[in-house]
Amino acid sequence: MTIQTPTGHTAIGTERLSGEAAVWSALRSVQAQTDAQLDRALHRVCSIGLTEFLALLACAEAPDGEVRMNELSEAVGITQGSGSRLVVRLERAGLTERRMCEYDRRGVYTAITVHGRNVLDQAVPAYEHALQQALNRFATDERFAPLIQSLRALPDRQEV
Amino acid sequence: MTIQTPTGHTAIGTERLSGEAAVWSALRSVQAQTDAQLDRALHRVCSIGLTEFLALLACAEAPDGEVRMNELSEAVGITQGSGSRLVVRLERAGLTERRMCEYDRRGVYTAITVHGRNVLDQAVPAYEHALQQALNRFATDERFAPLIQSLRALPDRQEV
DNA sequence: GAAGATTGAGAGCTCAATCTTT
DNA sequence: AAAGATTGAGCTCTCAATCTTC
Repeated sequence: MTIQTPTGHTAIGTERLSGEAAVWSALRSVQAQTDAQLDRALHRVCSIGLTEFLALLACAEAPDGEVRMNELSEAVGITQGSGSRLVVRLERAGLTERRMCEYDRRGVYTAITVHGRNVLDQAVPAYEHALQQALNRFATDERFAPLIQSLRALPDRQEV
Repeated sequence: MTIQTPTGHTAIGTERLSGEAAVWSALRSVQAQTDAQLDRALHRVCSIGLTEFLALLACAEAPDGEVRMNELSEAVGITQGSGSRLVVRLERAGLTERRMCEYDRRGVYTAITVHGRNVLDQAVPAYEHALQQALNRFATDERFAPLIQSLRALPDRQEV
């Protein structure tokens, strides 16, 4: 993925923007920095980026470990074109393989390989750990503490 | 900026990820889609991207309407190198101008122009409106409703 | 040598065009 | 004609190297 915002970045827009827009600004900041840290952690631990991680996760959670191209792109949050190239990268790394769809010959499945599952098994704890670290860091920053608090309160209140 | 996630994208990771990580996944989805909509709205209304908007905002909120390169990059959430190129684009569009720093000749100020302020005055309401629209859309989606609710509750509880 | 800004190389993304299959 | 996947062109970003000034 190779993500933005390496610099610690303070939210802007508190003067000219409404309260909600200012919260959004803060959220963008937290989001970008955190995802950048997740990306780096994944690269460090298993040499994949955040996009690749999300793609593997989508495959692993699907029946038979396979997902169609358009579903994959949607799950990861990129366009069809980007999805196509993402799968090329994954295949080149031996993490997934292509399978043709029997009933609709336009369709292509991307299936996670055994190696892909092994990498994912390493990646998930690394991801979780890095996420906790990032959120903890923001939780001690008074500008972001309320935001983090309310995020952390969510999973207890309801399944998302 | 030219932002990701044009496709409506459902959060993944609900099986293999912890509750907090799943919330994070949902948040990433909301964040990416919303920023993409903000970016498109800004382009439509005043032909600037989200990055340019944030840069103009940072200038406008600073004393004398000027900000140093490194501050600008940090405020927008990009690296120094990207900031340098961003300012080139802004200058080319007549939205900002460079000023040398008198006391530290390494430093360069980026100052918002009159035209830049005019554009920003158009951009702010467009941004606010697009943000409300995007949040409203997510608020009616049961997967994201609790997330949006807790975001919207924030500015009332405390200044961020 | 360190700090601020710029530049070159490379990665990933978007959009639009294309090709195949339905 | 429409849908799924890929490819070409272009943009913005990162990282690392460089240049200037402190």
